[in-house]
Amino acid sequence: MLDHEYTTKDIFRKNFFKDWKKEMTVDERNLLTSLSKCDFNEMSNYFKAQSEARKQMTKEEKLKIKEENERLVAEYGFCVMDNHKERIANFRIEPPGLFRGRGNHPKMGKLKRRIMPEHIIINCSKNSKVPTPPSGHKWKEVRHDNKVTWLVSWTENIQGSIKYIMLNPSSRIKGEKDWQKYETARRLKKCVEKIRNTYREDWKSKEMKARQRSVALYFIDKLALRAGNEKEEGETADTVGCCSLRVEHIKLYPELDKQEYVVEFDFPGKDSIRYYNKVPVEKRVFKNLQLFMENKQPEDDLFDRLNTSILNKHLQDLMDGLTAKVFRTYNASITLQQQLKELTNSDDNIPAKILSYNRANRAVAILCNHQRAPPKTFEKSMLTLQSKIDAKKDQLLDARRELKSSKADAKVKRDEKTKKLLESKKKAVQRIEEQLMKLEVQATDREENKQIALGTSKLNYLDPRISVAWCKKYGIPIEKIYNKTQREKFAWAIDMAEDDFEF
DNA sequence: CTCTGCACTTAGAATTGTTGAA
DNA sequence: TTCAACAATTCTAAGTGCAGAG
Repeated sequence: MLDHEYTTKDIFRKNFFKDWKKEMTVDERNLLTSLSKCDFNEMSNYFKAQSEARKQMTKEEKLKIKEENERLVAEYGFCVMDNHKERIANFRIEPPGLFRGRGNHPKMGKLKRRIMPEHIIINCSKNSKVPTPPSGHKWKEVRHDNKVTWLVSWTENIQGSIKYIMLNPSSRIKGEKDWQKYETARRLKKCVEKIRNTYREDWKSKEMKARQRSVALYFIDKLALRAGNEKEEGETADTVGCCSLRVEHIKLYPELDKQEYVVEFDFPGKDSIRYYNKVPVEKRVFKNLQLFMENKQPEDDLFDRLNTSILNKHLQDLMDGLTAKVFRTYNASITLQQQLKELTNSDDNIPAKILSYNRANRAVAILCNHQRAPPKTFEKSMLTLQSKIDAKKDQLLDARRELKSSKADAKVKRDEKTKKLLESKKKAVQRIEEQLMKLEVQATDREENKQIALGTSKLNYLDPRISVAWCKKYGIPIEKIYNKTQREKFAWAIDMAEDDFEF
């Protein structure tokens, strides 16, 4: 990990050294007193050389490794559930290493221990052949629980939480659950207006609890915020969702940039991704927020009478199966459907239609705040692209100059040869202009996508039937929208949806 | 109502594989 | 043919939400 930024962080180094010392003998512990005096370069270079050697392998060697991998997948990558052979998602055990939490994680650098068969619980049916543990070892337990979907579990040593081996998204059990998720969101569509009217009424409630609940729900609905469960302090990075927002995470502006009642959100969300947004809200919401913030310290809870459990209980009363996260699914999917309607032009060619699809997808990703760190190579690749553009511009200037002199020539000499030359110069200019435009579009597109991740919404929030129906309606091959893995995951939707599907 | 354990979905980074321009 | 850019896949952390005990 020597090259990684993690190793420069104090908490990481402290945690690592503490855990490492526990593994040392007394003599080693006496000898090794400071991490900064330890030189790991010999090990680091060894692994670098290994990875270099792997790159230098011949085609045959690479093929051999590939075949061996395929054999492993064939042997361990599948199971039989309800008489169907199903792909297992994560069948390889997590290797030991140093824990890499996201954001400001208090446990980063701790030693993540090797999992032994003695830690492993196997869950399979009574009549099945229990996998044999590696020789000389035993499983912790073999159980037969058909109320859960996992095949294997163990307790990891950083947070003490349970980890699972489960089926691939293409499996029946995951697919049906996915489908149900979107069906719940579609039921919300039918009653969302009523629910909105209800929470707007509650902004005026005499009860503080109802006011907080209704304002929080407004944010969850309007801004697609996550629910915001409580977290144990000191165990994880300090991140929040809607219900766990603190006073310090919002600022109120009665007027800002010619807009009234603006709320500025600035907080670390899931994976410590920053949520930053300035939102004009209704006056009643604004006044309520002022009320909630009265006599509070920055580190106090904004919604002190509310948590996710209270909110979800209330939602359950409004609609069967309704929870806070359903709003995210609903708003994401409905946004995609609306955007597709708005942006798709039936006269466009296929690439232009796909561009529209990606733009609709991007609108959802922005709504859900799906960001990524700008790739490490972003600046560099942007520069290369820019220099390509510059070179193309120079080329265009040259081509235009040549065209000009060609024209002048053609005026004097009126023979076939000069005429032909003129034509070819014209075409050259045109071709270069097109190439330049393409490069410039690419640059804008890349710049716009710099910090936006489209994958998460596509995989988890957008009802795939919307996309399938759109493809059918406009004659777009489904392969243009979903790659192989995605088509496997969404097989249920591809089977089910016709061109007239409405979310 | 709170606390905890559990099982599941959602998430971006890291790694690996593929492609197409030079 | 090579190599960088881009796409796909893998990895595992970090959320949500529910149940049950007290």
